[in-house]
Amino acid sequence: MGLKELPNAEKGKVVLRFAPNPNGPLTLGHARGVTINSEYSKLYEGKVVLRFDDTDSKVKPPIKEAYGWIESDYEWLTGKKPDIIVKASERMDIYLEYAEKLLRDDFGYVCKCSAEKFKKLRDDSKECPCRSKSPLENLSHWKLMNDGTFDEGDAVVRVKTSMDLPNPALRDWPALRIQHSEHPMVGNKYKVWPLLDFQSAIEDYEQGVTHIIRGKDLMDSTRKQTLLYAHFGWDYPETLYWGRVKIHEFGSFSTSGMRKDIENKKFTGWDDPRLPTLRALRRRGFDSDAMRDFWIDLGLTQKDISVSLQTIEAFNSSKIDERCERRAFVRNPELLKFDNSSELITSLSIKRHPMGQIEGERIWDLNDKRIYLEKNDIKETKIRLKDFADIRILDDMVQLESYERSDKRKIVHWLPVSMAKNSILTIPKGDEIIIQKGMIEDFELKKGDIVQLERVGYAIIESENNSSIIKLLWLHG
RNA sequence: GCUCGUGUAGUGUAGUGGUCCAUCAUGAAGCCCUCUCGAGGCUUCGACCCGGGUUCAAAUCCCGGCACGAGCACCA
Repeated sequence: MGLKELPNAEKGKVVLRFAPNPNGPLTLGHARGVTINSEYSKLYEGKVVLRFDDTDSKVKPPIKEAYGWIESDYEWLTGKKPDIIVKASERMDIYLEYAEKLLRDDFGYVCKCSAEKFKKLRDDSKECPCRSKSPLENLSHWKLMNDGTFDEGDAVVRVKTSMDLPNPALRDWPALRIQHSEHPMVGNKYKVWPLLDFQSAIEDYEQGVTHIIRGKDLMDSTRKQTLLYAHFGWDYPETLYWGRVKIHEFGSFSTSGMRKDIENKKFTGWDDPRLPTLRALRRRGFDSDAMRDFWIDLGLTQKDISVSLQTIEAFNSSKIDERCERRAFVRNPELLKFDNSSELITSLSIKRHPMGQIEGERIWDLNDKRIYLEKNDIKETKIRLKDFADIRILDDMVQLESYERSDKRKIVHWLPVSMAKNSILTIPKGDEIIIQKGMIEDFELKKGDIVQLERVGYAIIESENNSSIIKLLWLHG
């Protein structure tokens, strides 16, 4: 299907942006913004600005390391670096200058009302007393805000729109407020910080952004910013929206919530496999192309949607299957031995990939006549050992019946003892972690490789190449 | 309360007046193939929120409901 055309887009002249708060790494929710913006940029040979909206050091404080995390998450997902990277915190002088201009132009004022008091006035469409101050007076209060004389909460700068606007959200909206908390990038240099609506508006203009694609929860932002643009005589970028996304298995994505849970040791870190962060998904073996295909397939609509992880997994399987070698993984292994009447060949060779997408074979040594089978599979007495032979089960002994397939009996995976290595499969399930012990086929197990455990599903090898116990992390079925 | 947005199969999505007894993907069920419960192939299931109106003709336009969601933060 693909993405629809962007309105008023000229090839080579499109500038888009993706603006996360660096208060954690990117999540699955951010992936939509990254994908949509980068795909459009590719389509129109445009540019993407990665902008760190780090203007709040109090409610959602930035994490110093997160800037780097986000850059690498972005690069992983799109396969390239953003064209331009800016941090709001290093552009503060520009924002403050525009704020001052706002006051000089009498298009803004320093409001000393409490938030509650202003809310009441606004709901009644009444002007607050601060609104009638002269630019000169505002400028002198502005100075007091910036030099630290005014304390946090003492004053905000508002954009003078109109108190009669039908939409209460747009009435004299707040543009800057005082924060004395230390900022991880610039310390205590600034006392006054812009709010999103102001900072974002100015920066989009400064960067020459032509198209803004954002969540529809920001529709009122567009309206507020359009008012500001009109005052400055600028043209507002084309704006498109997406609706809210939920993934069944994860619920919503709250970076602050995850941060708290990690601090409380509920999760081991940002790459805990239970988390919907990009780094957790990448660690588990999700393919970035599959992830992109998924978001492109959803497209850009304003509908609130709730999709299943299964859909992403289907995209992922189709991307990774052809490069995943097969391995046997016997859960809850039972040791059985061929009886004396069974004459066995001494070695077996099995394809690395059933369709031959991967050249070569796995060689199994069969000199030891003991094998592992899954407890569940030996409930039946006549089964076929996959790629090997039909057998009959007699208590803890097995008897070779035929190498050729002689009937329609069930085909099961198995492992000769000589090829079996202890293994632990970690399966994230909701907030839980399930540990599944088993025997893994000891054949070229390379750290970081994703294998398909036959009849089980995909998993990634997490332990070093010669570990005595192989650690596997579950990807999906 | 005010403002805004969205409503097509279980889940997503295509479709902007006839070519739609509605597309594709995913899902479920079944079959074929394959020495995996994987991959591939095939079949089936399943939807235009409701009510009016305009029109020869409406998923598509208009009006009115209803449902869901969002904004009204000195968060982003």
